[in-house]
Amino acid sequence: MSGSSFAVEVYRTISKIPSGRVSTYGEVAKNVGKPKASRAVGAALRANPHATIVPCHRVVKSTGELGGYNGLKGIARKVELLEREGVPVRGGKVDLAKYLFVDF
DNA sequence: AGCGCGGCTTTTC
DNA sequence: CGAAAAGCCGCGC
Repeated sequence: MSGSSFAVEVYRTISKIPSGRVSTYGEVAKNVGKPKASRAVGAALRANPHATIVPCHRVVKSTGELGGYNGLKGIARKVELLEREGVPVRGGKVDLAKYLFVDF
């Protein structure tokens, strides 16, 4: 199912996240109209049919942790991408207080 | 402050 | 079509 309006909106929302900034699954879920679908967001990203056009690595958990990303193995890649765009990641977490983007 | 449990939605086999 | 897993979140102890 790579055509659900939900997934599409999720990808679109994430694509709006500017470089050097991050967002949370919960925030993205809210923006698509399902504030409790934070988990579904992860599931949709996991399928990620637009891995190249959707910066899914800019999406982290509400606690600031990166979450899973490719089963806890691609996290290292995710961290590098984030730091590379200007988002310092230490201990596998980011400073949501300064880099959290919710102003879609 | 750190750990544990249930709940909500979507995707996949 | 039915059931299980998933890149989670919030509240309670």
